[in-house]
Amino acid sequence: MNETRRQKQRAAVNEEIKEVARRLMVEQGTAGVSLRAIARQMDMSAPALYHYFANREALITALIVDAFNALADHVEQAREAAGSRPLGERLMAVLLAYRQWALANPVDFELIYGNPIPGYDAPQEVTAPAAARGLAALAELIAEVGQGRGPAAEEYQVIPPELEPFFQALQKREGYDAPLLALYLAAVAWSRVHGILMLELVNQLQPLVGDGELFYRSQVEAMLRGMGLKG
Amino acid sequence: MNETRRQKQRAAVNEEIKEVARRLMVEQGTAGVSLRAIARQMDMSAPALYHYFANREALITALIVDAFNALADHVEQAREAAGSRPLGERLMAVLLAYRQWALANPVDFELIYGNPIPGYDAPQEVTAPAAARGLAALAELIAEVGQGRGPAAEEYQVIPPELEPFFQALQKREGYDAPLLALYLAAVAWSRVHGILMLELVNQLQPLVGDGELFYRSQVEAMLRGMGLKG
DNA sequence: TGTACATCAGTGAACGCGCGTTCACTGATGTAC
DNA sequence: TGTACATCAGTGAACGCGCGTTCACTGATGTAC
Repeated sequence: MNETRRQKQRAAVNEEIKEVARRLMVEQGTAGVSLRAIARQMDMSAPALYHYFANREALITALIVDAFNALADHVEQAREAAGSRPLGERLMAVLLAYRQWALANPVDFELIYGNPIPGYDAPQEVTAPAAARGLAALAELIAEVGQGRGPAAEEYQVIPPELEPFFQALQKREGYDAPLLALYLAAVAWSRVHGILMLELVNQLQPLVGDGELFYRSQVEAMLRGMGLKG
Repeated sequence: MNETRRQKQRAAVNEEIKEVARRLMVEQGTAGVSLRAIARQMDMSAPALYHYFANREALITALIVDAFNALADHVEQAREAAGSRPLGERLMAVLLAYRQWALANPVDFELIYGNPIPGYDAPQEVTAPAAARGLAALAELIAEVGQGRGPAAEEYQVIPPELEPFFQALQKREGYDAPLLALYLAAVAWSRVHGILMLELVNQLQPLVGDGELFYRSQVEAMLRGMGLKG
């Protein structure tokens, strides 16, 4: 009983540290994660943090894993909320959710998809599984793509032959049961929305196309229509 | 005469400072630009740097402007080297040059298109013109797109109506004489290659598609074919 | 239920470090007559 | 051509700051009998 109370307290403080770190990252940038600054914000001494994280690296790793998971959660939730609507709509919902999360949490997005933090090396064993989850919702949706597609533009009808071996390897490695073409289209879709998003996040897109959301939406729609998934 | 010697010396040191800064960024990340570290590398005292740059901000701004210009130079050079080959090939050359420069200079690329540096605010008046140059080569090529296109996929035949006002504004503001559709296609192409590139640079693409270059190439080819520019 | 003991969150002082920037200065380079 | 003067690149000392991490410690919380 009492033990539980201490554990709860511990978990709460652990969470608070990460929250404060995220808040500070918004102001200082991802490279600015500082144990002393966090402690100051929390009215604690800096050494106390070492009871929660082995060192600064460990904290950053935790933040990265959290970010990957939060993004994946958000995307999966959007997919579930789209329920049994037509595939095209569900894909749309998922891709919009990706953007929405990125804009709502730009610093976490930077943390996982932006510049590496100087002096920090992400331990792949810890990070990679969480990163893979980010693709899960998309990949699973895409498993349905094989069935019931409308007419697709030539660009999306076949996987480029030179890429086939890689997607075959991916399929085998991850145990996906989606058809190869579906995996390929997922990768294409992801890289495209990501490009728009990154440019928007660093304010390089707006001078060009004015409204980031409108451009994003129109690109996704055009792409899904091209892929024969929009009916 | 002698005056020239001093000026030359000055310009050389100025250049060296930036070179050392770039070299250090490779090791420390873009956020790690440090005047003291640069001075140390150069066997100078740190205060001496203040004869060349007003402060750290000014140095970073110079690095950013240089990076934009170097990228633009590289892309323009590729375009000129492609001479009078068919439009599709010239576009291919330009888009490949974009990737090539980014991979050869990942830190400079991060500097202009990655996370903002904490505590640094880019002065848009200085930065924007250089940034715009980056698009120049593409935009100019695209001015030719109107003529002699092959059959294009539906996705690329018209500019989405909701985006038209923005591209009209862009056309007017920048004084481009390319047709609206061409400007739109340029923006589309840019955002797409940028997405692939960013994922590749943070090593998130490779686990998915194995070979970044192959994927990039195949995507650009498919896109140009779709746009009816590949003949 | 009370008591002795173990656990462990949190503390303040200290270590050695790096940072941007200022200041008053020296001494070489360049200019004007 | 030589001399007096102005310019200005570069110096070392110092300012006040923040950082991650260690250490020996205190005192509250939880455990075992």
